[in-house]
Amino acid sequence: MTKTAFDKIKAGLDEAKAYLDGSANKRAYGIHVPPKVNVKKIRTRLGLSQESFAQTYGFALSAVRDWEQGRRQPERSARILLRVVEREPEAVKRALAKSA
Amino acid sequence: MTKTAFDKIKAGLDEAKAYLDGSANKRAYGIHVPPKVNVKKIRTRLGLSQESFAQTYGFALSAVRDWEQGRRQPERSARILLRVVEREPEAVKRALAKSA
DNA sequence: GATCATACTACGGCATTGCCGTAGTATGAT
DNA sequence: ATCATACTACGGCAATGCCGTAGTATGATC
Repeated sequence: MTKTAFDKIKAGLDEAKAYLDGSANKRAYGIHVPPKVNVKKIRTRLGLSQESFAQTYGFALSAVRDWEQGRRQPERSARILLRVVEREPEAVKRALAKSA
Repeated sequence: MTKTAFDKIKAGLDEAKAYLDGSANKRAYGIHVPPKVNVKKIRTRLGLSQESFAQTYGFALSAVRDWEQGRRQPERSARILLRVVEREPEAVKRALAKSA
């Protein structure tokens, strides 16, 4: 119970802080989630093997395989991430870097 | 057949280009995929409602709900993406922006 | 105090994917 | 010919994705 209370207070503070930072973004349209993604294309453009690609961006190797072989379709979150990897690969690396 | 041939050639060229660009990254360790992610925390820090959060970064609203309610655990790709959203939110927005 | 909108919780439910493992093939190097 | 690397192929279960509906909490407006 105290936990929930703290959580609420904390969330409130965080939210307030965010608003004060001016990062409260209302209109959020114009976003595009690709229904299809050419994983192999993205990977080869980066010059990486399936294994390196998986290792570098955190994917499970098995998933990369399934995607490239057309056995499975990357789901929404994966498609978004793949898009980010394609367009902002360095940002992804930074975000996943262990020590800042 | 011609198609595969072209694909191979193209892949080869892409790969070569990548190498020439110096983006051929061998050692790919030091990457960290968080086993747990506090979605609510990430979202509130950004000052967004569940709906805005979903809309802004491309998530399905239902997924965000399930994650925050502890009903489902975001899977690997989702966890990675959430991490990127947390640390490089602007990069994600850029990557998903429709026109350029 | 009643009403209304917004935001979140809660959950049923099926199809689909995640992810692990194993085995086979292609290719370039030694 | 042998060996290592890289990719294809697939069995298989547990788990999530995602859709929909309904109920609750809260602040605003009158």
